[in-house]
Amino acid sequence: MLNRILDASQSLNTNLEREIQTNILFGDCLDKLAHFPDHSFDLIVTSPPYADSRLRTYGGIKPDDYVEWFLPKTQEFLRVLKPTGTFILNIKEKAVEGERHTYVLELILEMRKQGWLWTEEFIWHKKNCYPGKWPNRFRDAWERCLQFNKSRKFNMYQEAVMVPMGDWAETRLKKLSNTDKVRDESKVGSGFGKNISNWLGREKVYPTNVIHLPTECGNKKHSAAFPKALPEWFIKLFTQEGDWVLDPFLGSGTTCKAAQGLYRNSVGIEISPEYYDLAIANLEPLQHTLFEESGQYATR
Amino acid sequence: MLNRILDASQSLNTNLEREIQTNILFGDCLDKLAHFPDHSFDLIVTSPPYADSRLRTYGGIKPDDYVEWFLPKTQEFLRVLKPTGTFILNIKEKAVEGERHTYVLELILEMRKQGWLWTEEFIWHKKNCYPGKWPNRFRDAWERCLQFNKSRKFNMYQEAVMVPMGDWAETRLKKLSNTDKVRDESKVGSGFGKNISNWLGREKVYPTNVIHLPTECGNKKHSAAFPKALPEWFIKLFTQEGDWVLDPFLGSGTTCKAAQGLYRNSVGIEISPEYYDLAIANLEPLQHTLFEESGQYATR
DNA sequence: AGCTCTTATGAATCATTGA
DNA sequence: GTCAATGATTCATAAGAGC
Repeated sequence: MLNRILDASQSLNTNLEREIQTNILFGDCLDKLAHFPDHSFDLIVTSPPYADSRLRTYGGIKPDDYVEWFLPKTQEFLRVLKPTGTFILNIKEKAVEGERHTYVLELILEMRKQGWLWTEEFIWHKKNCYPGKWPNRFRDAWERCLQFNKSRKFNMYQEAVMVPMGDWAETRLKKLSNTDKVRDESKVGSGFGKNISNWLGREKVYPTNVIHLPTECGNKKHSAAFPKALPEWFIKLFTQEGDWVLDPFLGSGTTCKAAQGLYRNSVGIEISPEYYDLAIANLEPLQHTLFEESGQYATR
Repeated sequence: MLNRILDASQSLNTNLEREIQTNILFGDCLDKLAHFPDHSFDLIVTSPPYADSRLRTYGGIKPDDYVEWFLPKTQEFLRVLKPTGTFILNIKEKAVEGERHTYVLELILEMRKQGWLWTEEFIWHKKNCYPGKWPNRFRDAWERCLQFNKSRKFNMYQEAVMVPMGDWAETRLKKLSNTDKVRDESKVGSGFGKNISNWLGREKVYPTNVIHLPTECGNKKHSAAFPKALPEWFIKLFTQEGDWVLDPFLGSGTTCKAAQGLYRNSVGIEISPEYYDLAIANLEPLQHTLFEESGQYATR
């Protein structure tokens, strides 16, 4: 069992009441994951070092070598992920010599050869991307969140990430339009009427595959690769309380902190001593966010 | 010269005062472009039929055959584009058997082998995307606008698409965040402080690579693949008045109408008789939009 | 004119049925 | 079997009507 494996590792913040574990491991994710059995995790969500980024900590993988460097790891992720699980990969290609590099495209194609299904590509729209000006391009305000699965039947809890309805609701739901009625009447007894009645009580709608979140720009010394709300969104969407979440490139600990706050067990692996220490520090003290308190997501 | 080639074709709305031409050609773009010399166009902006779409008019290219179908055309686009020109390709992959298809990724890789530079990927955020609910995915609210170039030195007129300062200005610039102050002070004399002071007097800022536009869904009988504001944005960004714009998959004529309104010469090619007639009809009567009147773009 | 309210519909996707 | 056609689901926008 996972508990036995994790006994010897640094295990933080065990919440006895709910029996939630948050485990931070120090080392290379390939080495550490070797000790985990198949089908250990419900969700893998991570933001790996982009090519040529985090030079000091990761040695700066060259863009041309990125796919070759990453593929053994995705192979191992495939093994430890449950058949109903999901892998969310937050990544963006660098601009190299005036061009977008193609390593992300190649990675997707190669991962499909490993057996991954490329289910979806979410766009993280960074509402407050960093200012700057270049003669040949605008500021980069988005990143990819690639969704991979092992099977077409995976767990998804859409209700957990619903967003408030727009002004739209106030105007339209007061009185149904003829179109909606006609669309309904054309199919006798179809479910549309029922759904309308569902809408009347609703205040929230399902989101799209564009996620609007600001980047975190606080005073923290070490900024996270992504804001906590991003892993939170995917953790809510693809796991339930008590499920297991993995971040093999933990960085400053954002994913584990998000998982902990949502009462999910988590394992985070970090190869850099500095980031490892930071992740440990960030998880102290124990802080739980009630599920009901969790942040609302902007619709635009 | 282009004028000679276009003499025999249907040429609409010649604005004698400014000598702007808007030419709609009927046929396959590969055939029609063969009559154009190298380096004819400053901008190619188009939304080709997506795989399996527009079944009646285009015969429905199968996703697996899409790249093979498209590559001869991009080869010809490369020839007729000026060295300083830009090719904007609006495209999105379909979901096929629960997965995103990979034809767009493969297309980018193959086009680079033809000699194209993949300069940038803009995201068109469709604010009013198609409704629907499925167990395994959310509504698709974005499309790719891929930017390709022949050279790293291409024409770009960033000032033409500046957007009004949004909430961003109000929240961030009124009171500089501690981060900015710290950052500024940490680099004595670096450019950041100067830039801030520049912004304080400004009313407009450069946009990002995320474009927020609703799809057109009025009461019109024939809708365009993309809203007119989308080609307008790229025409302003990559051409000047009097330049030449090409849309090899014109559809209902949106690109030519946008070019005409902005006093750019344009050539549109359409293979479907119905869409060809529609494009001709849509360009009558002549309607010019003053440059100053041109639409403002949402910042979110 | 400006406002509210009504109405149509959009490069969608999945499950099911029919050829 | 494979493949094509149909049905079910659902949100944000703009045009148009009415005041």
